[in-house]
Amino acid sequence: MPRLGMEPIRRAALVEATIAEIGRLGSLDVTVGQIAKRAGVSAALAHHYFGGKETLLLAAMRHALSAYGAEVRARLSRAEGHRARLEAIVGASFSEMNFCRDTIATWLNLYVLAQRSDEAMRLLRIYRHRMRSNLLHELKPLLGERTRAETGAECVAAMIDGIYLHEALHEAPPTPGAACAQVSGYLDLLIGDAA
Amino acid sequence: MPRLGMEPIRRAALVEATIAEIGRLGSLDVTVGQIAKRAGVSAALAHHYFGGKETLLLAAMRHALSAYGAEVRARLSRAEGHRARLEAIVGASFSEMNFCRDTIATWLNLYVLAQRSDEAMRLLRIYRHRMRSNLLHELKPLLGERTRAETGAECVAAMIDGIYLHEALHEAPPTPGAACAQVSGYLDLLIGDAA
DNA sequence: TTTTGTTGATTGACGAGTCAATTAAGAACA
DNA sequence: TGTTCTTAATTGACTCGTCAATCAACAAAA
Repeated sequence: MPRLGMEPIRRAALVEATIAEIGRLGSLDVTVGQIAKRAGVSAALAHHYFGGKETLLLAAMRHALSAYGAEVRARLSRAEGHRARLEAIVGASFSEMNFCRDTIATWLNLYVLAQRSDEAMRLLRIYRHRMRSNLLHELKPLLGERTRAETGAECVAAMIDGIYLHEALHEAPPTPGAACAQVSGYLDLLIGDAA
Repeated sequence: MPRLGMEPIRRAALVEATIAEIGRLGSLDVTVGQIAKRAGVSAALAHHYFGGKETLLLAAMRHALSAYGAEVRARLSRAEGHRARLEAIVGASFSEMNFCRDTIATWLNLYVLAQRSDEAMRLLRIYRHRMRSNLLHELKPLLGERTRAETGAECVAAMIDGIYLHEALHEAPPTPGAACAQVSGYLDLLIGDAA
């Protein structure tokens, strides 16, 4: 039943199926067969479009990263004032979407993959750079001093990652609200201190 | 060449070989064969002593956790004063040992494994509990207020994990000194604020 | 000779990637 | 309108390799 123009549809389906399978197993030990089955196509088709498993995995990670990026942008566009924009970034990082099983698994495995895949490391670097740059942009006016803002951005970014890790790997369900509050408290210290 | 009393020696060798292999590959896709070869025994022996791959992997993680715990205790025993003891905990977390390839890989894969293995999650919980408890013990006298100290411990722990992640997954070699300094800066804010 | 340590050989299962073949959508054309 | 050609879409079957786990057997102490 070859309808034309299926390529983008299949690619998207396969990428989503990949993320779902990573979430189901919690690791990258997913088989192309399982992914393809979930996407409703044959394993051969996955190879046809992506060339190999590695490419497919990376495409899935890129997709997750880009979804997160979109969330950040959406929230930023709705926020007024430096402090509110900082909270927007934090809020996006602890959004419901980010705490769903699939997303958590994707992130954790991106870390693991970054150890051996240059492309995964590149993705991670891009994510971090954007995060740092977003934070810095709002912190600079609030903190005045340049180096202070840079260190601050670095530390806020680290705290976000750390808290995310903590909330994501917990028997109890994650509490995005508490996570935001903790970062907020740190921001208070950071900013209040400069005033 | 069966000498007696080999069991503990073999177990240790296998555990160390497991960590080394995890470090080499960066993931848990290590084969029992590779591990056994590195330990200088047959794959069958690994099964003989550990029963299966999963158990061996978990033993390796437990070993890494316990090495870290020993480092913390060693540094704590040499530190005088609350602040110095806090720095000791931080220093142990960013020790050279913790930034070697093998250790990084073991940690990252513990996170991944914790998603699906109750035992891995248990290990993680133990590590976190000890960290939080250690931090709290020193922060309480410095911060006075109880809830303040608890939140503080939580946040310092998160920042340590976040910075570790950042330093560990970086093209450039890690800079433990900078990592310590960042946490130290946060401690200054936290403590200075209470005075 | 019983226990402890040890292995080679084997098995059974599974998975990535390849390939030749099939289907049908649309284009060109008479 | 019907015919033929081209090409995207798609798959089943196959190859080749790998790996965890098992087992039967052997070596050396005690």
